[in-house]
Amino acid sequence: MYDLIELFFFAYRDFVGDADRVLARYDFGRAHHRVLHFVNRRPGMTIAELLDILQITKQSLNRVLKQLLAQKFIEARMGDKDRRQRLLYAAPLGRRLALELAQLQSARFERALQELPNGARAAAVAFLTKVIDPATRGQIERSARRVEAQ
Amino acid sequence: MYDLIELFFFAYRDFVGDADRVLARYDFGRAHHRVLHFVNRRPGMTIAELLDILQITKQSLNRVLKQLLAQKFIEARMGDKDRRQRLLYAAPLGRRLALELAQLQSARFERALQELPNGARAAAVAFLTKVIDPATRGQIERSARRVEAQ
DNA sequence: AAAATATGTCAATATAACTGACTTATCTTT
DNA sequence: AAAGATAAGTCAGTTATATTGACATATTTT
Repeated sequence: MYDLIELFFFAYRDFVGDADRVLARYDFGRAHHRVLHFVNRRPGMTIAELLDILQITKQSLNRVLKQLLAQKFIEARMGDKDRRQRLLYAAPLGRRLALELAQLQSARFERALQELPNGARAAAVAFLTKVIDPATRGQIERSARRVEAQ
Repeated sequence: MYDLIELFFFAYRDFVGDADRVLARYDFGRAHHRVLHFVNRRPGMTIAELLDILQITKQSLNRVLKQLLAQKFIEARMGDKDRRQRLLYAAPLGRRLALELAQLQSARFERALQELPNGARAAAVAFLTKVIDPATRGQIERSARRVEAQ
């Protein structure tokens, strides 16, 4: 499996490299990207849900979230059911940046899939899904379901 | 492509997580793993080749390489053609650790592929290869060729 | 009223990287 | 043989991203 191990390393490095160059313009790093991505994709996420999915500490999250809030890429609203919660939403500025980054990374996948046979996309999804720990898969599904339920 | 973007993120995180837990036993990090992996796979690598493939600075490499040399996971021999070069080889300790880490990561891929149809491995290799930048692919091929030529 | 929960914050630390400047040894070219 | 190029090593300072541990505040649940 040495080929898969190395290909995975190089593919991931190039994949995140696309975004890194754009993020540098705003003095943001990968941590900002991850937070922005999930808040944009799962509007109304709480801090706890974000910590759960990113698997980082509260302090690490706070550092980048503070900047994203101050610079109006993300906005927080008080929870309606539980007023201790802060529900996070991508602000217009954040939605624009998240879209730009997602388009860059999508373009990479599109270029790759164009040169591959028809089932390639489904095969890639199936492979990556199986590579993920069942526990992690459960987490992703829970967070995706919460968004669909809105 | 949002599904592929997220799957790629989670799959890579779980993939490197396997190794992280083992590396922690030796007080090594991912940087040590990457250096050890390539030195083990491409015996006789020079510092310059390692820098080229890892795309890090000389200073960053030196920090981890020093430790791997001092703790006898890697050994360096003077270049025969060019005595300025240091040809790097995995020492017995390093070969053992590299194997353990590769087996862990291979097991993850094997588990994934077991549950997938027959062409899944080839499809994963094809997909990951196409995701990589052509320039990066060229680099990998060059370094692989050098090893085969030995 | 007490306990639990959601969030925020302070301080100190670790790691993996970076830039820039400089040295030494060796090889190549003139 | 001298000059220049190359391979590698090192010093110093900086940055990004994370960590642990301790504690504070507001709110909800029991």
